[in-house]
Amino acid sequence: MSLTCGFAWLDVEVGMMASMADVARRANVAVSTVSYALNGTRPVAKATAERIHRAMEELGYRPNALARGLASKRSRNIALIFPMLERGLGLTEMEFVSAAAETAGELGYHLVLWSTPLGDTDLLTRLTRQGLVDGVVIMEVHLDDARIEMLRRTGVPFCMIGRTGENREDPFADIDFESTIRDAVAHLAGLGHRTVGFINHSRASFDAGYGPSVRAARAFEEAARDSGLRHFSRFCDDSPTAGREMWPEIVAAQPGVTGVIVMNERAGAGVLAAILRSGARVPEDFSVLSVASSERVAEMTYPPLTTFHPPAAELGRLGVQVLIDRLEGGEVPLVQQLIPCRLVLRDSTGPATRQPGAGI
Amino acid sequence: MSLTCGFAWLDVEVGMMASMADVARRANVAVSTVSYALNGTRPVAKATAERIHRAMEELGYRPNALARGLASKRSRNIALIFPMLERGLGLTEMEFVSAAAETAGELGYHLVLWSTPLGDTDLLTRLTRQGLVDGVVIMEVHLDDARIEMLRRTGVPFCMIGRTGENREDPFADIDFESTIRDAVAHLAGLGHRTVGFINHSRASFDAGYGPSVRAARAFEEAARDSGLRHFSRFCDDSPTAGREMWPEIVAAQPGVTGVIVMNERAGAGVLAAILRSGARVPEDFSVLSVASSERVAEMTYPPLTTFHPPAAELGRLGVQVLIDRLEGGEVPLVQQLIPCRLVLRDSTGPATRQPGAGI
DNA sequence: TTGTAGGCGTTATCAG
DNA sequence: CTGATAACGCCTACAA
Repeated sequence: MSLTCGFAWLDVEVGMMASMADVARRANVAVSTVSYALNGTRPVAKATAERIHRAMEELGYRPNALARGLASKRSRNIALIFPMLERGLGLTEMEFVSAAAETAGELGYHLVLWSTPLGDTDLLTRLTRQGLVDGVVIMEVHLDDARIEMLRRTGVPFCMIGRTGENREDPFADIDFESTIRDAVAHLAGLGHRTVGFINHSRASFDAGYGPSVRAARAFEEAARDSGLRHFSRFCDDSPTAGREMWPEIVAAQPGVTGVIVMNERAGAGVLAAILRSGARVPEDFSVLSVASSERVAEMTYPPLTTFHPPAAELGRLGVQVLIDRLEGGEVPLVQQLIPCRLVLRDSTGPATRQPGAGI
Repeated sequence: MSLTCGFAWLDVEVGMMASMADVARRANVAVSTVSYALNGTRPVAKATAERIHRAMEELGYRPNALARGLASKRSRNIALIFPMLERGLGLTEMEFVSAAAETAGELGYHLVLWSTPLGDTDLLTRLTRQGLVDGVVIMEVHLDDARIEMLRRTGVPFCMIGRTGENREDPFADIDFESTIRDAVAHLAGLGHRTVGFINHSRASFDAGYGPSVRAARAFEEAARDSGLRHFSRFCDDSPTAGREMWPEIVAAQPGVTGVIVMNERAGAGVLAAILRSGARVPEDFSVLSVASSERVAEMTYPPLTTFHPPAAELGRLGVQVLIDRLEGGEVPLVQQLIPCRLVLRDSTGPATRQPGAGI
């Protein structure tokens, strides 16, 4: 008795994993019965179940994930396609990843990170064919994305964060850029701004068909026109320097400007710096409205940025949930969810007071 | 012929995974031979190998990761213990995670993210006992960390990012806070500052034995004393607000202060804001030196922060490499590497010019 | 140089 | 309600 106990204890401490066979032996039942008791796949007598569970306890038993996956053809792993960008990922993405990992855990799944270059379909194919994961959540989707095409063809279950140009039947969760940008324009218009600008990500990202760049650009043109505002748009590299260098050009070309919407966190900081350095004030002379930039960054600038902040955590959670629903439920409704960014008022926007054309 | 070809094509496209048996059949060899050819575990005739590889190509064969792991008892998965903090993770951590994921991929491993609350040893135990991963890289290590204790006991291979209080035999990669802080103090001293302060993370983090908080605090006291500087230290919550609120108290209590070292990204932004709002200038009146805060944030403040920036990517890469070395190499030397933060000069530090005690 | 066969720890299909 | 016993896809002695 005490000997057995000793062994069990040893097993637990040393991590010499106990198998189902061990549990079965100790509970005096067949392995299959242990399996059934574990998964509730088949009714098991109360007394038997009790014995089995006690044996598991005593042995510190945990089912082997690999064996389980091999036998059931369901690994309970999902992958997060984690784009390998030169420019690196931001805080928004970090929030997203955290939420995804947490959600996966809660639902009994493991999240594996596949760091892959954006265009590398081959690598992705090789990875998915290893049978390690049951499906994937894919980030940074482009309007015309070869990776999505490949996932569709090969029948790998997936959920997009973002979306392609034409989405027929594929599940996704994305920011509602249309409504967000409309709200942003309305915010400035409501403050009396008559000439507003839009500072986008780089031209390269737009040309590559990066969803946010393209959708926001279109949405801005439309919303500004509908509001009867004078307006202009600019592409800008994702760096403070680029933003700083662009500002003088903007004021020169658009003398009437009093407000800008910036969907480029890093460039936004540069714009802010350029304005202050020029001797102008924010928001008295110029309003700067940040879109889809992280809380943490927005509150660190001077002045703190009024911002439409992205639902990163919601997207992460949703993406994983939707994917797992598809993996488990046989026929689940198609989820294609758009979530708008939420306005957080800080100190970088205010009534338009600067006289158009007045010197700065 | 064309029929077979057709099937192969179909298999590849539809993802109906081909197994080793399929390859063996097509190449007219035994499964074991395929295995040997694949892993180079045993010499295989050139012609045979060729046939096998061709068959693999044609079938789009990829070895099944689960089966391989089950049979070999090596999953080629490693986990990243990804702390679930209320306050969330920052850009530095994001860089770290990216590098870890990338490195794992390069070395033929998968990185799985285990989002676990800091104290939850039980959860961690359950996870490691599933046999899904061969080892773990563990972040946010505390001086007295129950998780490490548990990993040691259960014999799970691991590598720490950070380190516990007394490290005998455990591999780690960590920031060299001692030398970094010494350099930081020297930087300010060299600029002529005679009274300097240190703004740490929260008292809670210090009391919890969070390595960076504790080591940096000690290092600062020592370095400042050795340099013959007047000095003081403060704990501060990780938020701009906390930093902003703390500043007036500091100036009141330490009238001679001309420079502060801030190891708290978010509080640092608040301090900067408070100084500017008070009408003082940075760096003319006060120098603000940021330690271990991310590039991306430092360049976005106004003025851009001079900073000792953390080797996040190196740590991520190193942590994974060291772990995998241990998993593969039988007897590898113990790696316990400290990497200092690197000084990046920006605009927030300069010569001490303010007259001590002069009004601001 | 190659083939045969047992085993890795589950699940799931048979019977009882 | 429960027990045997094939798979699952691969690795690795042991034989030939």
